[in-house]
Amino acid sequence: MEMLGEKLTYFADVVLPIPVPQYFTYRIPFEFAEEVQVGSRVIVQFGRKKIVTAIVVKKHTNPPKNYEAKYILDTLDTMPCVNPIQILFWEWMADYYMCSVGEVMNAAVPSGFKLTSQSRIRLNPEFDVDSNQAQFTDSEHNLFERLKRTDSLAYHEAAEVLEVTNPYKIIKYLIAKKAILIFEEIKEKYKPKTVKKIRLNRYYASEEAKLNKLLDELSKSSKQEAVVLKYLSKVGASPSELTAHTGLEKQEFLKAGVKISSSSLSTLVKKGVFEEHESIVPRFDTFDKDGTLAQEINLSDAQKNAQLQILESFQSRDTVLLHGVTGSGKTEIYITLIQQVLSSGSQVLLLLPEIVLTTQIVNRLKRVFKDEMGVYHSRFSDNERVEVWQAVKEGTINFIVGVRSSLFLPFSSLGLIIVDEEHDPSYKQYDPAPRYNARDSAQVLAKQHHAKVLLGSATPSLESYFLALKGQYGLVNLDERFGGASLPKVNLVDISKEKKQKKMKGAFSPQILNGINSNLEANKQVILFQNRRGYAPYIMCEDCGDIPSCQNCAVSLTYHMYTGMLVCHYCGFKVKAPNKCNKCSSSRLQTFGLGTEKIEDELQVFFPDSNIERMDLDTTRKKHSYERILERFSSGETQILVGTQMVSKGLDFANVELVGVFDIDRLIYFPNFRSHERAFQLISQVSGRAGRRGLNGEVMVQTSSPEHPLLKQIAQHDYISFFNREIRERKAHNYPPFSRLIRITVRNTDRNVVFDQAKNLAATLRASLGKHRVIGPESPVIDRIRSLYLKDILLKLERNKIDLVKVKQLVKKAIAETKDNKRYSKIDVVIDVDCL
DNA sequence: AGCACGCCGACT
DNA sequence: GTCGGCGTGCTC
Repeated sequence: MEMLGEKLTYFADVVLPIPVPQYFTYRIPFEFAEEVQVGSRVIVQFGRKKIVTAIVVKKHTNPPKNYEAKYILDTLDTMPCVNPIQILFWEWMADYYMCSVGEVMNAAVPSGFKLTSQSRIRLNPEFDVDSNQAQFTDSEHNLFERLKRTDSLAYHEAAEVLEVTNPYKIIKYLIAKKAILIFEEIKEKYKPKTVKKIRLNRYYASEEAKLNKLLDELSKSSKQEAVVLKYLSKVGASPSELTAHTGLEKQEFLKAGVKISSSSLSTLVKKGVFEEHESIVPRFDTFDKDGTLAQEINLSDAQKNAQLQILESFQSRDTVLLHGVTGSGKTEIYITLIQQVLSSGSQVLLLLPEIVLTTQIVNRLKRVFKDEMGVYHSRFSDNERVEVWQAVKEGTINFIVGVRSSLFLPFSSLGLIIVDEEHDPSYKQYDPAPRYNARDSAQVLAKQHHAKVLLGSATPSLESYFLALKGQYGLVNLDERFGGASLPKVNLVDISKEKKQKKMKGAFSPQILNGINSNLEANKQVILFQNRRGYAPYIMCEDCGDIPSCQNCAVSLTYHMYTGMLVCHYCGFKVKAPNKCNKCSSSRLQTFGLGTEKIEDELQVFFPDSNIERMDLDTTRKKHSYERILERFSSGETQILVGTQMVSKGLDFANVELVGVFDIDRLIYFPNFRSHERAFQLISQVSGRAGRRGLNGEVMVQTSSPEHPLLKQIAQHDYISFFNREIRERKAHNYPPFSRLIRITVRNTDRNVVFDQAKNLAATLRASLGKHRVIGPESPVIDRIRSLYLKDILLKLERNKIDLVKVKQLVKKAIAETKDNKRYSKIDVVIDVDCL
């Protein structure tokens, strides 16, 4: 509706990186009227002085009615950084998971794209120190002196210096006295990675005569001559090659082949024979072109069949569940599907749980897809993420393998999303918001792209299998292991019996020791699984019964033998392990319970000649330690691998025939309605590591309750019976998939506030939703974490009867009302939709 | 989330 | 009185 010759004023509704549930409207300056579009990043002033990056979600010409919009200060993109589908996806996510779009943006966009300013203070250079300093108070003086030594301080740093919670007043006084200044520091953003390169000066490169003359001159200095000769041999000596060449990486040039000194090179640079320059290089690995050739993918008949069924199901369904036993070769099916979708010109996303992403599967895929494939990982630096993002946006990479957050990459035309290990709990983000489930969100994203979703698992979640049986998802079974391998034999070892007969040796039953022994003798490898890191989950004084516990959380401290520390696994609190009881000074301290360190430790005693390695969070902290452990296991250098969940997924070693499982009872009896499902999934997964290429896989499960029906089903690899029994339980107690759960957690440092407010909130919710839909408040298993007391209220909402939108409104209203109750104001309420 | 402001109690 | 703690409201 633009009038002829009239300039319209445009406004932009923007998302800001803050948890407020609204957009903010800014005025677009005329000079940016074209440039600023939906999806552009813009710089705006927010509040009195904060400078933040915002993303435009709407461009319009309606001036806001109740306030004067501020101007957008600057733009960061000539092309939008985020596409309209992404914005729709963000809005859906914020709405569904009950958080702000700003919080979704924070999770979605690599922080390299965002700049936010922070107020900092520094000395005022104009301040006359001598005449005025006498008038300072002590605190002012402290801060002032500190600023003489440090360039500048953020508010929170000033607070630390002053040992106060709120430094604002002191800062204000110093400003009034003109002693210091406030300025806004904008945090660094993305910087491309560069390498130093060298290149022969054009003067010499262009003509052979000049080059010869140069060599002649240099023959006096053999070292310098050698440098030039080496360069020529690397690049090719003809003038045309030389001038066209962009040069060589300095470091590589120096290191490779004939030895030359860097000082001779720098002399030549000074003389102007060589030029140095910087060149931008990508951070993500480019595929080594000389590396292993791609293997042909040859599908077995069962795989081909499954693949056809998947394609057929996609005709009528958006989502298909591929239920394939461990080792059935789901990856090959994925590969052929991915190739088909890519060749049709669409993009593909393969989601994997974090742990699996570091294993062989990525290398396998890399060999097939080479530079077509990008990896998106939480171990990546922010700069690396920015580069993957840009590659997706520009269409140079159309296939991404990544963790849950890769859902947020700027796809423009997804054709297929594969969620492997669909049941894996790590697809759900716990903290902070958005508390989204990537498997479920993938289906929404796929719908927005008109793409298909393939869920893959050997042990599907109850939800997915239920929907597949109902016909809402397609269902394809693959129940044959690849290459004719059979599923491992699962033996239950009754340790309560062994304990009574005093036959246990530490954590080990005689059966498992024999098993390990005979495998080692046959040159086979062993994987032992214990889902708990550290040496022992607690220590106790044998005289007074005291158990050291965390000062911030309601848990005992875990003893770590290798570091000699007691560690809290919830907040990270650490103390040196005492040798005397803190309460009664007795030296009779005992460790209790079982962790991976203890298994490793005891095992070394039983098998002193074997190499044993442990793989858990503690041994894989460093960037490549994970790969190294797996390399040593793969090469046979290590014979026994002890580990947590990390050993349960994605590992594919031909020589492993025995897997041992400890402490499964703890998993089964964990007080959560999903504990059986979890136990079944975890044990099936880890069992799947045994006998992947042969017929002799064996799993030994140590348990005190060998009669438990769940263990029987695990032993028989009987997913269907497990499913049928479990689904009856869920139905009887109205748990998912028959209901939806929303968990509301009330947090505060004051125990009574939490108790009262949680009770109030629950009462309000009961009044509007009905008694039977509101459970609690109940204390969670660990009812204090990081010095915050916790109470949970659980909403159980019948799947088909309840209008979710309405419920969410009621929840928001109830929370607002509770917070309005001025008696206690500052409670923190966390909402987790579809909590696990 | 910050930041700014204003109210309140404790102490020179 | 003044200083610092602490709660509250607002940001286009």
